[in-house]
Amino acid sequence: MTITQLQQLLRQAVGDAARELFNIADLQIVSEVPPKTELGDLAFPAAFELAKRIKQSTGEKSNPRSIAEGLKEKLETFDFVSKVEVAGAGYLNVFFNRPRFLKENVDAHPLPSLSKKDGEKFCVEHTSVNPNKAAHIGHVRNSVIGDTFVRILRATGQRVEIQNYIDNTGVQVADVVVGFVYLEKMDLAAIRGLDEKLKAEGRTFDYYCWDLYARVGQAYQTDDELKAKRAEVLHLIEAGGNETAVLADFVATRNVECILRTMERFSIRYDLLPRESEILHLHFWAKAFEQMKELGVIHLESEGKNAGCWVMPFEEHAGNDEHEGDKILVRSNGTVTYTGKDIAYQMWKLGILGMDFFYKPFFEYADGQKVWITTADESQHIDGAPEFGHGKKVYNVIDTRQSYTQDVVKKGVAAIYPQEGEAASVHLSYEMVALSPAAASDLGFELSEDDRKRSFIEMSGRKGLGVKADDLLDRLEKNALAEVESRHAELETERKAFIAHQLAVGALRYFLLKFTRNTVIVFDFNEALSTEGETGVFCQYSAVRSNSIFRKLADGGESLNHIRGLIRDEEKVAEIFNSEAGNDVWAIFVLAARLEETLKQAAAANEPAILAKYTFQLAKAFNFFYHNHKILPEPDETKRAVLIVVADRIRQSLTEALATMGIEVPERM
RNA sequence: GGAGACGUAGCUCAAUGGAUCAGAGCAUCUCGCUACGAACGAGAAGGUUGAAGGUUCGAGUCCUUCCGUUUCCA
Repeated sequence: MTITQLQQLLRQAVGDAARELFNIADLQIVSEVPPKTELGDLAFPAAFELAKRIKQSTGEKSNPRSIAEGLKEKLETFDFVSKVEVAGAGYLNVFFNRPRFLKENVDAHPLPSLSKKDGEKFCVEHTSVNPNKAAHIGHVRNSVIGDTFVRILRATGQRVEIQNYIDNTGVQVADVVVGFVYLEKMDLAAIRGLDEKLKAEGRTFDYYCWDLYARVGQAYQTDDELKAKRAEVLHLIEAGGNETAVLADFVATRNVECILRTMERFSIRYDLLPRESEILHLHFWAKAFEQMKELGVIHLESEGKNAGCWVMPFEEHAGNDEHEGDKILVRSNGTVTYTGKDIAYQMWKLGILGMDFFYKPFFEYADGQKVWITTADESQHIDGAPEFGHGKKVYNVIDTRQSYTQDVVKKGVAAIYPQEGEAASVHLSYEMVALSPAAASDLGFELSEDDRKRSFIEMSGRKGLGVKADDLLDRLEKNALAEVESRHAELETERKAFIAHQLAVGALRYFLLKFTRNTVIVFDFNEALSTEGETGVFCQYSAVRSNSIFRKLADGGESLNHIRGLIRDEEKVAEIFNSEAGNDVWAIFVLAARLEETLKQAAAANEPAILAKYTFQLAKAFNFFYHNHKILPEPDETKRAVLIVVADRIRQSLTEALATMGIEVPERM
């Protein structure tokens, strides 16, 4: 009986009791964690809600406390419940039977659903960096949120496909191509040569493009002729089948490879790279257009300023002329808008478009895992390719500035697909990572008068303003290595470097996850580089120390299984838990047992920060426990066994919680 | 001009409408390593949750109006 199962049982029981005693059937029963262990292990505020409902239906005021008293009796009969109390204004507080609960959970896996593969299939799209430059820290926020969310879904038993959308035919790629062709006067052969040269010098193609992109942006401001080239190049790239398009494809592909390598450093991987070029060349839009016309969710405007346009009516957005532009899917000149294309693509993700890409392998990770990429060429298609798309639900990790567009896409798709409706498309939005004016000038950027007064400055690829992901990770690894060096000089060089890498990833991933999604992160070097306080390194440190207890135990020839057998005496264990110090031990054990529940909460709220906060809380709780109890030297055999079993449970939950955030526990640190 | 987000300790952030004191981290000031690891812990100090109304058993959280910051659309 895990805490989640027990919770479900009790919730059911409260619901049954409400129906039986008050004839209220559709009550949503919620449970809470009481603020202190002294107030119990699980709380139900159901009596408040019942009082409200009784007042609504009968007009009579009733006392939540007396309602709670009625419910209380129904819960006391449960096996794992030692007592139930009515507290405060009408809370129903449940206390678990501590020895029984400990005994039952002593060797339970903290995430029982992790190995299940029978859940619904979801698609998560994240990263989606324009393939014209290196990734900066803002892109990493996207990827880390997305990757962590994938891990959370998987930990709760779902099947997840990870997509990284590649906009290889957009203006951003066109800009870099303009730079190569018109500023650098390079053709494809010359760019290939440059790529080889960079490799030989230990430099990377995406960094080169980063600088070139910024130069193009600057040149546009004074050179109108160059700016005119942009539209021309963009048109050629979109059309395909010409020299410029081939050159652009090389540039985009090299950048994608670089970005994949960068993300792999953060333990972030993908299943599929769907490309914009195939959405265009396979005419996804035409297929969607056909369906929409048939279903009548779109119509040809015959009069007004949108005459000749195909538009989709949105009730929620009606009544404001300025916003009508977003409802236009096909302009009067016959070209399709971005919204139109996005709707077609979203339909593919949900498996309702009625057509598919062709697929070929693109990249292979060191362990053999493959990343697939889309192709428009049927002859390149590999027959054994997995089935992509067909998500029951689709999560798009895209920053909050795209909220309006995402909303239009969601509503558009829902009109075509009323069976699942708006719930099938989730915009996992997050705020940007910005720079403080101080951080921007630290990076060597000249700031305007106005910029200096701002509370933060947006990173901009176009301006070359940003903290590059690899640079920051390099810096974190270097700092961590110095620390490892000073603490464990005896280790081999490679092992030290590996530990430093694990710590650097832990620091950065945690840093990006501890903020809730709609908080703007104003990037601060000191904060991001810190390894003290609320950091990933802090959590890793707790896990490493907990592991060292068990290393000592094994060195002494003791088996954990034998120790687990020493807690069978329920009376003795109850006595230990009921002492003042034992109460704290119990509180920590329960906290560790709440990992699964926390993940469900994080998944339901689409909020990975909930997991980060929990992990930190657990690490802190372990430190408290560790400082207050001498575990291995404890003379009383039963108490020692209880302490060891609790420590084991904490380290397992802590390790799994960190793993779900993509953070590893080093062997030493 | 229209739509959204945000405003909580000196700073950076938490807090499914719930409990007695609105919690963490950083910074500041004390204190603790011959211990299962101090990248740690204990303690002190720090708040009219931007303002004013409203809803109810109960509001940092919901509603209205202001003020401020910010993003998107035009």
